Amino acid sequence: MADISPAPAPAAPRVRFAPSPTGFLHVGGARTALFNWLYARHHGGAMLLRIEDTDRARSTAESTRAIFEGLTWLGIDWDEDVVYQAQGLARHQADVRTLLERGAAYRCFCTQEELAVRRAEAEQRRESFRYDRRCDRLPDDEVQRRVEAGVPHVIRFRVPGGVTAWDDLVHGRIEFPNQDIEDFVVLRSDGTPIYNMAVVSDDIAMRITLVMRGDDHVSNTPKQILLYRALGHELPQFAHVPMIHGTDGRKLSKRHGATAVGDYREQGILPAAMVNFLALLGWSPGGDREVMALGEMIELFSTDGLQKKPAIFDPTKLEWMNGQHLSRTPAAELEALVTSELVQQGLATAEELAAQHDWYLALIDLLKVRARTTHDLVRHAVPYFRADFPYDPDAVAKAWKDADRTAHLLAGARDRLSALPEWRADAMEASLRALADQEGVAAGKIFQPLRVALTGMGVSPGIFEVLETLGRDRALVRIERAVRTLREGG
RNA sequence: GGCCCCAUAGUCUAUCGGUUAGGACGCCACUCUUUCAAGGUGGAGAGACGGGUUCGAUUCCCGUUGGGGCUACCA
Repeated sequence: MADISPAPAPAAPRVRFAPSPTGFLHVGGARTALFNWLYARHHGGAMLLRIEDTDRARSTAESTRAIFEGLTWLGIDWDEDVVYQAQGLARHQADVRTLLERGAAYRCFCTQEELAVRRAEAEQRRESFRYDRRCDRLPDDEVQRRVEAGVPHVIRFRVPGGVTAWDDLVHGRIEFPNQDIEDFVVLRSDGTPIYNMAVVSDDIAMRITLVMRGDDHVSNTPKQILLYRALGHELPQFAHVPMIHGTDGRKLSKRHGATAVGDYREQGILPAAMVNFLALLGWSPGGDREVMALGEMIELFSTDGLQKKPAIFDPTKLEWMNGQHLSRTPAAELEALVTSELVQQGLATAEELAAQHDWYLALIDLLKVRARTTHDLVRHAVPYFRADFPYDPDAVAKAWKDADRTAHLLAGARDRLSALPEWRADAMEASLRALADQEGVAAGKIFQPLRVALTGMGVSPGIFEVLETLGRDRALVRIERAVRTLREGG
């Protein structure tokens, strides 16, 4: 058995992300892409993107677009033209021909039906099925005769004896006895290559130096290594990163709810938070680093920090992470996103927002601290844009419990506030606290009903910030309206 | 079934033979306080099990158990 020592890490590594365009960009795929990207950016190498569209039946252009969109949203870019695997067909076939010429592969005429029967029989005998190489024992002239007669056949790789092993960057040495690997098909009877063949052919052509992909590919790796060697090519390094599982510990799938990165975008998650969270599933920079910007992650990324065991996707922690990023992001950077949501909900037009730009940015800064998602933020922004904001029944029930008393207090607040020469927080606070003293109630007994009068909600930023942000006129109208409502209702 | 991988709290993780096993999410208190969030303080909560190796194992080795992945003319 030849020693398979890992190739030394090249000065300018080339990595790739190679999704098949059969759905949306999955969080697992996104994370694999992210790790590759971080690696490339950290080492000053190249990040390539290859669309594995050889399964024509399942591949769609829409899905390819979704992958581009998802990656772009996350801030993951790539360095060269996108490679479409299906376009490499001629090269894939040429590589298979090389295999055949070198005697590393042979033609197999067994039909899928025959194979299915033999597989079933083996199953019944409780034996594991492996192709028995019967076609490899066909005399040359018989093979020739069938080929000339146009008998459909596949090309199988002849797996040599020995052991195939590699030093995985995350797992260390992994070995597979070759006897456990069957003579796998490399070319279908229709002349198209099978996955492992296409991957190796492409990775060679793309001069990939590190193959970093999900753990579900470790059992493909010995086959691919065998192919590299039969083709006479140097091996890349391999790194198999753990899978992402759902809360039930199983491979993440549809029934776990949101699994596409686009789903999280729609839930008001920031790309920076998504990327941060994803990076921390299966990777740790060491120490206690958690909330990080992209640049920090690039700087800190190393395959040494890659985890071996699968991680469970915890949406609650994602939301926390998002809240952290939301709080730390300047309003100006949140603006575009928030604006699009406000416009979409009909709360404001872009022109209106632009006309009161400073006020708008201050509002975002005011609300972002309390929000976990941009949806939270927009929800809390409603009363600043609409006079007919809804009243939260729970908040009303709690804060306006005693209608007469509340009306009295709010009327007092109205009188004092309207008498103020300047609409400033410190003056308003002094004035309302004096009112509380005068009425012999805790200040909160005034603030909370006021909050509901101004926003309809039991939760808001500090009441004086709300008053300032709303402005004198709107605030006084709302207080007056509350007083009237309470008196009429009572 | 066969092959491969994995194993620190409910979850994400630190530890690279010697630690009161650290941090984060979540949870529970307390604090700040006009509400909520954020912040601060504190708390409950972990090395699956059994053997070795060693003066000493979470850490190294073996086994068991458990979990996961792969097992197509899918990718």
